[in-house]
Amino acid sequence: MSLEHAILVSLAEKSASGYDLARRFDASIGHFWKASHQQIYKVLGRMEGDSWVSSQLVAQEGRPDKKVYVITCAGRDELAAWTSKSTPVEPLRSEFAVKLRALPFGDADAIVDDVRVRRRAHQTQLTYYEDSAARFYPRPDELASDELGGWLVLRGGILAEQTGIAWCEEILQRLTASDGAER
Amino acid sequence: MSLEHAILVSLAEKSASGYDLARRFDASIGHFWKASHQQIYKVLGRMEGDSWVSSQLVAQEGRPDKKVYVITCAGRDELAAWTSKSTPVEPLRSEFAVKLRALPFGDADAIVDDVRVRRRAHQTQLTYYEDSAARFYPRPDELASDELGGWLVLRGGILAEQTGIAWCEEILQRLTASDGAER
DNA sequence: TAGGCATATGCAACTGGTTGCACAGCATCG
DNA sequence: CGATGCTGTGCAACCAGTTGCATATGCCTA
Repeated sequence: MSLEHAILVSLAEKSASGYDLARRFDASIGHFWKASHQQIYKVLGRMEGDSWVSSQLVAQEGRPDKKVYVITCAGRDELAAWTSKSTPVEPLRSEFAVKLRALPFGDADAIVDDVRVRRRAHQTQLTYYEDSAARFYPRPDELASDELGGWLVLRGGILAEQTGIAWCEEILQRLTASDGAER
Repeated sequence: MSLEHAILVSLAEKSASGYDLARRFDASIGHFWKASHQQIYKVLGRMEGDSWVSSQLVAQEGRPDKKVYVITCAGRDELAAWTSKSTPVEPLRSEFAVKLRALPFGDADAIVDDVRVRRRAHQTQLTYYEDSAARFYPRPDELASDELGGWLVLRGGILAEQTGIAWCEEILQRLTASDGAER
């Protein structure tokens, strides 16, 4: 399992409350590992039990108190140990691929529409990644060592979205060519 | 959820027992949607309750009896209805990406090894897909309509593996360049 | 001042999927 | 004759993650 480790990475970068983490998981880290706030609070509790993190209640002005979590030495050890173990290649799991196989038994027009929606979604995400790359890593050939990971992840996202677009276009070409150059 | 629909697709192509389905999910369909035999039996039971499939006990010679499942009209209706609904783009979830972000806090050498293993795995899978493509779709420009889905899925797999390899190589270039052209 | 919104934390019930185990028929090999 | 291995079906316990709800502070606006 890996949410623990994703949280450890995030806390190693910067201490945070559960709420803060939930927002990070809506953005940067969340692009490749989603987590709801409920899940995060639950796991944080378990991690504190394992002494991977410790928490401290912090009073704030104008808003509710928050519990700030800090990674412990044990947490850093765990994180280092985890990186030194190999990660199995996660098999791809695509509902969309199942749908393509269902072509002869379903509604081809609806599937084509779906592919178009999908292509747009990939395009939007790609643009977002490219903007992020330009903003946060303007000089990718001169990266600091603590920037390298983030950059490489972003590159992976960009490659994946480009591939997604290419696949959609190949599908559209196949599925609309027979109707004679549809809109 | 989609295992139901993956099973419906598989049964629409050809009736089968739970055991047969489990083997299909180790191969063709399984390349993009994994399922264990326990899971399949469980879901088949539920699907029979929903009348999406019906079963018939078939005696065999030299081996145990088997329960052959056949898709029903209701099952075909459900499948068609499912294809006409849009599928949300599934967010990518990559433990490997988390690990890349963990670079400053972990064992860079181990991560590099992991990337190499990963590249090999992608290469192996790519070769497998390309062989499948050459064997089952020798003339991709003249596909029958019931072959199109399988072909497009295979193309998606090929594109995904190529991207995986490209990403690994970019990572290796970054992570080993600083050591001065490592082995 | 009531309602909506952002901040902030959390529980309970459920679902999809994994892991581990059980059991049974029949074949083949040592 | 026993061990191993493939075929074949299934249950029980567990785990990760989702959905829905509860609760509380304090801001801003209608």
